[in-house]
Amino acid sequence: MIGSGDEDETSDRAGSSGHAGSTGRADSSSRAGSSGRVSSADRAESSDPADLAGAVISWFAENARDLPWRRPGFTPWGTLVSEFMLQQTPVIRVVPRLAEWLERWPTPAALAASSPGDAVGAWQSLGYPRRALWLHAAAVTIVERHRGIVPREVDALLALPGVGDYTARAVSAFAYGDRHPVVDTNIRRVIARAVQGDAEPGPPNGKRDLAEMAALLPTDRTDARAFNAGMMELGAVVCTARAPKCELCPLRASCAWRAAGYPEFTGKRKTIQKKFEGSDRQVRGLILAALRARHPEAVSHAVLSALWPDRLQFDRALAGLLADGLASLTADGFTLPTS
DNA sequence: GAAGCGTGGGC
DNA sequence: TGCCCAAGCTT
Repeated sequence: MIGSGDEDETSDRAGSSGHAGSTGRADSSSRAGSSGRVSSADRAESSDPADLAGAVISWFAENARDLPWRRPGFTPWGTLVSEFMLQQTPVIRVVPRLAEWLERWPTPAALAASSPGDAVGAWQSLGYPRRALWLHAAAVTIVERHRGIVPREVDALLALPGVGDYTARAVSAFAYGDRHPVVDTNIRRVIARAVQGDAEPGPPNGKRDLAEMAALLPTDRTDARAFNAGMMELGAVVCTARAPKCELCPLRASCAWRAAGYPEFTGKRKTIQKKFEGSDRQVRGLILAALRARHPEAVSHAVLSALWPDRLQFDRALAGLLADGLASLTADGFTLPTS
């Protein structure tokens, strides 16, 4: 069951820079036999979904990082909060904020009883502060419509603000153990490489991505949960976007990308993000940082406008924050959102 | 479907 | 240094 722990390949090259050299070995000669049980060595090179899942699950059992949401007794609410925070924010930056949040707001009802401004303030520098607003609104909905209990069903979760396809499935699968394919950026990359032989997954396609993960998902609920988590972990620490550590990968013997000699990506790249320096996003961030620093006190327009030289762009950014509900105008000046 | 949305770290 | 990337979601 330890899967592919043993080394049968010595030509791992995918380490530091580029994958140019490695011709790989395309010997599909030793694929798993046609029938019955598969030896550990055969399983390592098999393209059978069950063997891929088994290898990932075994690897995850031994290599999972010790993270808060993997502790016994972690609540569904904790899972929901962590998933919001992890949307586009690295694990290392989430961990300390998550601890603060769950100590301050151990239940949806606790957060719902606070103001959205408190939520945005406690979000600190996690980025994309509208997530704090959505999480607060989700807590209110959970109290009003779900008796303060984080919903278990994907459809109910999807109805919460800020919860999309990934988060809904992650909460149902990880907090409640239900069997759903979960697809995030890590899993899309692992599938692209190990199964499809491509260096990158290309732009997301909800239906197709879900179907691909579903085709690999073990039938057993416990296995399915471990497989979802293990695939994400594999993509996060081994099958990384840059400089993947192929020599440590439990799928190296069967990886289609490796077998093909690590071809470069030729498909459509995802759209590149515009430069942050000088952007509206930067100005919004500066304004919000000032409001956070003073919260719950108000900050005058004069003080805020001194943060950015371009008056037109400043006004646009501030108006945007007000429109988004991330700032409020009071008699004393601007604040984080009140009620 | 593309664009907009924060912030910080790695190479 | 500048660019890419990070457990996405909404419009």
